[in-house]
Amino acid sequence: MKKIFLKDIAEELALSKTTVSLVLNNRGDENKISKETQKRVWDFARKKNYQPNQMARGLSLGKSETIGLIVPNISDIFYAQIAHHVELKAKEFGYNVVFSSSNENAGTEKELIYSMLNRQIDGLIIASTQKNQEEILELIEAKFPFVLIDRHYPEIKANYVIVDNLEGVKNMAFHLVNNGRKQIGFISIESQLDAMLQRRLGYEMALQEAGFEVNPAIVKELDAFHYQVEMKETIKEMVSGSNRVDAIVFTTHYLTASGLRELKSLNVKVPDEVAIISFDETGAFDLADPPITANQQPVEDMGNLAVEILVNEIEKKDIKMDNQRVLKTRLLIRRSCGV
Amino acid sequence: MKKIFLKDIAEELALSKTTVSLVLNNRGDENKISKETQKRVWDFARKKNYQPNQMARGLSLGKSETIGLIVPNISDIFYAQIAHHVELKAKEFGYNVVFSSSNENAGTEKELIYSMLNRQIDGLIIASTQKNQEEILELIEAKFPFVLIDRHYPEIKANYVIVDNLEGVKNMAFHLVNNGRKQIGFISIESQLDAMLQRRLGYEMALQEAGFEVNPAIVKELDAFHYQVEMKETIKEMVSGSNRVDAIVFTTHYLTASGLRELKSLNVKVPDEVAIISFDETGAFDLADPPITANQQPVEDMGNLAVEILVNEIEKKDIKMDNQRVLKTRLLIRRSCGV
DNA sequence: ATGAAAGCGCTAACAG
DNA sequence: CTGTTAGCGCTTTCAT
Repeated sequence: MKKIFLKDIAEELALSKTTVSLVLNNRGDENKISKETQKRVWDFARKKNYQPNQMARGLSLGKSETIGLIVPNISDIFYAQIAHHVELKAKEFGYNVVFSSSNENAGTEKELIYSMLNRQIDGLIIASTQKNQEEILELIEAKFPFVLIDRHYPEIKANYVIVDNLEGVKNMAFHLVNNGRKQIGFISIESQLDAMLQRRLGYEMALQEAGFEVNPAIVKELDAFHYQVEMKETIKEMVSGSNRVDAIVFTTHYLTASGLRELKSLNVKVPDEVAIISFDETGAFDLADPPITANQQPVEDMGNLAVEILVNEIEKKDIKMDNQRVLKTRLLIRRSCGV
Repeated sequence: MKKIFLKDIAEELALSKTTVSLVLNNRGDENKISKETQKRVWDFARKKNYQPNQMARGLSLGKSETIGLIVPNISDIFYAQIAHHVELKAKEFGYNVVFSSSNENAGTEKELIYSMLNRQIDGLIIASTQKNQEEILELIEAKFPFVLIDRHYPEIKANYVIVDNLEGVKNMAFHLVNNGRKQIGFISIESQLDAMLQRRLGYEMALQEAGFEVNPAIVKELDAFHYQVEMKETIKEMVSGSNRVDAIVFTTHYLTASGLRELKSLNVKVPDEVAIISFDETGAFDLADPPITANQQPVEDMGNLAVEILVNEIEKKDIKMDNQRVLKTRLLIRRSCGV
């Protein structure tokens, strides 16, 4: 692994760096460099296992063939899958990907955006905290290619790939209604994310369309960091007293898991006493007791689409920010809402 | 987001690039640059939101304050968690992380290693396919800082952070024995990974120590890509016929999930008829029916330690490849092995 | 206390 | 067909 440079191979072959560079970038023919020379260059480069220094290359070219991915938390299986598919698709197009987690922190996300730009990435995919309007607007103004994924800024006209949260939750709620549930609770996370607003809206619309009233006493939004403790109380309230519930809509997989844990610890029978339904799922929801009916997000499509849109934006330089895709979710009916 | 460069700020302030550079790298005092000048530089830089071009910086410095992480598959919750903790710890030390998935493919991994080196990363953390001996040896020879995680090369003296697979599986098997199981099956993945060899060894040793014979008919290693179909047959065999089993050790979380699915579809009672136990776990194993007893890996410690070792190696340049840590796993006893 | 100039490794006009 | 030369933006040695 003796490091070898362009210069070395030029000297060794008694050629100029230009010639070598041209050949190695597959511009030999177009620059009429003799087949002979090309072959010598390639052979030598391969023999010595020449690897161009990407920083030098990037600096010179002003680009890096790399796209950046910013997610709230890579250890959340949802984002991990997004990352996986983004990576695979990006590789198809010849791009590397650099990822980072914002940990749902706006400041971190902002830093990350800048830090990625300074690394000369060619484009950005962001599952945003939705609290960096200003930076997003700057990206647009600078005509920097990016696409929002999973979360978008409703007020901003930008590329995005999201999911139909409203319809998704409506379907979930209807499913409960159709199974004869009357007192449908709602447990979400306290958040200004549009996705979460939509989910709540979907719940409310579905109830109204079904002719039910929305009872604020059984609509809860838990603190993102203390949801586990709050869940304990919330579930306790919901399964006893005057506002007793016969079904609960959970808006994230971890809320569902946490909620089910509490229900079990209170010995509440699911689905007999309380049906539960989850937006999004995690690994073993089909093995849970009972198997959990969940609204599945099309992670693979989301990742693929985001990359396609981004690469398109990067490569044909006329950037028009209007590739806005809203994908459908899919209800996986298992047994947690009754049979 | 008007891009601003070092030169710009030097010109604007009527200083040289040197001075500005020095100040911005906190070397002002040491180079006796007047407080006054330092303040002007900082103020201006901040006002204009100056961000150094990391490629230029990296090229010049020969390093990038970035560490690379190569995992088999980022969408596996285990590696996603490792990535998460690596990222957090790296940030503490002021390093960024660039990750990529090898998809368990040796060729891809090899490319990734080179590609990362060309990006001037300062160090590498690898959960290796364990099929790139040569490259690993090259890294050592080149004195390039790296640490293996989760999987190591037993023949190579290098830094690593792994888990005591042998003891882990022994404990699992003993747990089964202690619960009165007599016919303990073993389902693993066909693999040359030392981790997998150790897990098998642990199983065999435990049985022997417990005075049982190892019955090859109930020791199965499934193909990594077709394990789901093979699982179907395997489980069917194991719960019927003359080699009927009363317990199964699974060596990965996805095997456990898959196995449990099959057991359920055959209406086998777990744990009454067959106990199951899992090496490693995934999200909702505690919610499964029955809750699955699993041997948990210390992902957080693994990630943290790997970064600590790596950064230490990077920063004090005398590289000695012998930071070898073997962490203990922890058995989470739930109900899939009986009460 | 500050500046000039060279150099990191690569690409790309422009010349021949 | 190939070479010369001038950058890309930053760091750093050596002067002053």
